[in-house]
Amino acid sequence: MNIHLHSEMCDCDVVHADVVAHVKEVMEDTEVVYALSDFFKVMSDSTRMRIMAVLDNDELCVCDLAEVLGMTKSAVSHQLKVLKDAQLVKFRREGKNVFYTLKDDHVKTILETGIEHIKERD
Amino acid sequence: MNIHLHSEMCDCDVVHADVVAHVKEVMEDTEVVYALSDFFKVMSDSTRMRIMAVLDNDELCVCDLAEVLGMTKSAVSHQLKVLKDAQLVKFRREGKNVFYTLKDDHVKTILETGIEHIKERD
DNA sequence: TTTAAAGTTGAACGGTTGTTCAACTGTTCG
DNA sequence: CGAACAGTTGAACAACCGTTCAACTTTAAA
Repeated sequence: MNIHLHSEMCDCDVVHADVVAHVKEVMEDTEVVYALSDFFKVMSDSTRMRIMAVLDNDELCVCDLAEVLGMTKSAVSHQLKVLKDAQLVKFRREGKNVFYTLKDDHVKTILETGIEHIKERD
Repeated sequence: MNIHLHSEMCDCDVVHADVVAHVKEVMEDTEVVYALSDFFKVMSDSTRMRIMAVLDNDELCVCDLAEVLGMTKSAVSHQLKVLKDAQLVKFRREGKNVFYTLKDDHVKTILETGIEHIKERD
């Protein structure tokens, strides 16, 4: 995740003090902004995004995911853990298999809205 | 950006051939999924997200952005270029200053929807 | 034209991160 | 039990990427 530290250093004079003051007043809470970039970071990897795209339609076990994505089970499992920790997927064990799906409709909506956005832009 | 290549290697038998076949049929076009992860990648950095959060309310020059974020102009300028290339911000020159704003209402909506999502989850 | 400030850019350093590999756990079946 | 398969995990390597630094361009004012 992002390292949420930054120095106070700045190499310029304040050109528009009034605007700066206004921004500091009305700007979104810093913690929310950091949480948002962390949230996007989880979906910024193509492997994780492909996993989510697959799970948007079906419930799959790790082995099937590895087959569909052309990757090793290990690589897929590592990324499933990241998605799990971010609460983007859930799973259930059935015998030797562990089946994964998207966490809920909210996640489904975010994914599908993103897909729509990409398709609509030039 | 993501390297959109992957080997066809897979270290498992196909456990559920019917599911795998169905996924390959109905799954979102691969290029769209890759474009989506690239899109999220731009917003996955906390500095770029903070810049966007600032520009959500006001129009700022690079110098003011550096002041608000506590960073050097150089660092801010580098990230503004990434945002510009991704068509998330636009700019206008006025004398010695270059003022930046969010590109359009679509970008504004995506940002604000994300903020809403973060605030609503536990 | 010279000076100063705003902004951009390229190279390089250092931290981050995804994949690989090997070892491990857990479950089923003989 | 023990073999086989599904899945997880930690370490390590390599690639990626954000910041720094220095040099540069551009614009305005003297």
